[in-house]
Amino acid sequence: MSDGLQPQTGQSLLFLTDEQLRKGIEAMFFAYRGFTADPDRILTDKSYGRAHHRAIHFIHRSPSTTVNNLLSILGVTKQSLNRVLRTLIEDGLVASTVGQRDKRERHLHLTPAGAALERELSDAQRDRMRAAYRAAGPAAVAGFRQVLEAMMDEETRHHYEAMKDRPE
Amino acid sequence: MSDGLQPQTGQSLLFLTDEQLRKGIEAMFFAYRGFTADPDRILTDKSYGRAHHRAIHFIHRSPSTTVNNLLSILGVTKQSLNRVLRTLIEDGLVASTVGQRDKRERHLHLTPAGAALERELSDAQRDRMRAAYRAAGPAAVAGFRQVLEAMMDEETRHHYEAMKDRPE
DNA sequence: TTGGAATGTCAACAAAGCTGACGTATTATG
DNA sequence: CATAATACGTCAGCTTTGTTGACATTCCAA
Repeated sequence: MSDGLQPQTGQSLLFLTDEQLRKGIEAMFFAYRGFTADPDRILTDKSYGRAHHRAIHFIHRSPSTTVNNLLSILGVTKQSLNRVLRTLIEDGLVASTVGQRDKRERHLHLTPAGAALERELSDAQRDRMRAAYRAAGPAAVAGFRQVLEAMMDEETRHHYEAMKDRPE
Repeated sequence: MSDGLQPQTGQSLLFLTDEQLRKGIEAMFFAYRGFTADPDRILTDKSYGRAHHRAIHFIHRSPSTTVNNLLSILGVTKQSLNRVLRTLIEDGLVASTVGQRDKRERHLHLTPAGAALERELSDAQRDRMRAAYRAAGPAAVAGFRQVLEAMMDEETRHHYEAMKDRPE
């Protein structure tokens, strides 16, 4: 790890010590538990899992997305996604329609029931996020996002960026 | 989600919009993938999983910890941890010694081989973290940590704080 | 001495990931 | 038009990591 001159040259680089990095790693681990705790509770009651949440979330975010596209966003195999998707379709939370231009594709949408669950889940997750944001303040939130973005894989970041500025 | 007056009244509260919160949620999801990617690769080669990594990490951090203590840090059942611990002990990465004051307890340590794997894993994870920290800068890192800490459950935060200021 | 705490183990199960193989439309390409 | 490639679904089987529940052992403490 050669350390050339930094833009912050002259500033303290103590935030790059192994000790500081370890704290960040542990913070990430512990915080992620909190991050998923509230949706997890809701899902358990309905005998769904985190995988269902992820599918619902991204179908909501990218309505009419194809199976293949969802696959690459989630980073799982089609067999794995298919199992989740099948139950969501059977339970009437997701609708799958044959593509018009390309009839091989299936376009995915949330049904009203699916949208209702999506709202319940994201409300719960946002509540905790909002409390954390409010406690930390806007400057901290900007830093939070910056570090997270820098932590992503290249390919992942493209997915993130693509979704970033699409309005709700 | 009604938002009453905030302590920061007068300041911009745009960072608390649902849109901003959603971006934070997605950033968290995508970043966590990157966060675990490098150790995961190393572990797959050795046919271990993320659970083994977590056990090794916290045994390293809290040498001589008991099984019960590790249980509450990791937030899993003893049966689940036991399976992981058993393979690590069989493979000679972790040593379990009967407690002196309380002989019911088992105290856990890393063997030299376990410490070597721990180093390999945390080096990989720190490399990515360091790159992210460096790209974002010290102010962003401070904010990052603040938001993560505010996101934790109460009980989880205690574990985090307890480990926070113990030197390497 | 008796009750409870800490640990370990057996069995059974579920969620969610994986690989590999195969079938079936549909589209693209030679 | 024939063939190749793509998108999707599904079957089978396996792995990791979590869960409950039941039960035994050991040992501390009241």
